[in-house]
Amino acid sequence: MFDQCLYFNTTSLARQLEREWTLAFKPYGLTPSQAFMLRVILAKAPIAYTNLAAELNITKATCSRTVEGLCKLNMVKRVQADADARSFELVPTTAARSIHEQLDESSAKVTRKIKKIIGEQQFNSVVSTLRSISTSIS
Amino acid sequence: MFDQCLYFNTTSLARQLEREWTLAFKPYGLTPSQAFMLRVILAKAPIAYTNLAAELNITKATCSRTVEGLCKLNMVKRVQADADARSFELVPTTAARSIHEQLDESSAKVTRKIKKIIGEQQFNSVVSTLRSISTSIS
DNA sequence: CCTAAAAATTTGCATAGCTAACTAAATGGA
DNA sequence: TCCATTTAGTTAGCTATGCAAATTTTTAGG
Repeated sequence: MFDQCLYFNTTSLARQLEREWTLAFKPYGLTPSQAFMLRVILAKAPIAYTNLAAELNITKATCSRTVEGLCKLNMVKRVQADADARSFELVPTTAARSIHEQLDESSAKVTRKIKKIIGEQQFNSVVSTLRSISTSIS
Repeated sequence: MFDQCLYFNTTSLARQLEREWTLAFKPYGLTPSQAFMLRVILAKAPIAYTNLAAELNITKATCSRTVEGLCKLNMVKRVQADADARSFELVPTTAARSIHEQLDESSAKVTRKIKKIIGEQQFNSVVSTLRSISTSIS
């Protein structure tokens, strides 16, 4: 019924992709949200909540809770920032660093699979359009 | 960091679109999930849970809860199906029927706005690609 | 110095989604 | 007919996310 609806098709595909990436990160005991956040922290540590939230395009509240989860899993440590006592910096633990490449590779694997199915060109085109819609309406 | 990632860009756009459609349906006291479900019921009543879930691409569990919400809002009534004692048919109330066109129009309005921003051609192309990815990987 | 405004996080409350386990009814053989 | 299987829907428990309000710590002005 909603074949032409951007909202419907985007949210619906998002749910399916959630399933794919859930499987990809399951071996590491991480959900997609946790894994993507950890990948940012691994790449950009030390990073503050505000920047992390911006990078992931989520609210600070959601960011706060996901960080909490990663801390409990011993993947991330909160360090008081020097400059500003209101702020924390997030750094990966050794455990996190040891799976850095595997996390990136697990995600890349799913990407390759989907690229293979729909074709590299269509893949790139749709991703870039999604990004452009996102930017346009924000 | 995830500019080329299908998962990231799809889920991220999904959250933004959620905000747009939330505003669109707010005047009717409905969330996007409720409004889309109600639109299906309005168009296809009487309809059973299983078909409704399939149409919306959600699980039966989610479907069950959303229906519950619509019943509480007096938008939908559950009717015991004649043929099968396990099954219910969902029908819209008079209140729901009275806003049928407005719901469709509210959604169409957001669609027109986004089409105007990104161009009709790109809009149609991305929607059809989303659908094709969805079908391919399911 | 002290007070008010601003910034960073957290917490409370709510929705939506999923999986898995469960109840009840229908169906299909033997 | 009776039992095993399938089907319809519900319920419980978990994650993700958002908004709004509360908290803590700075920073700015008098």
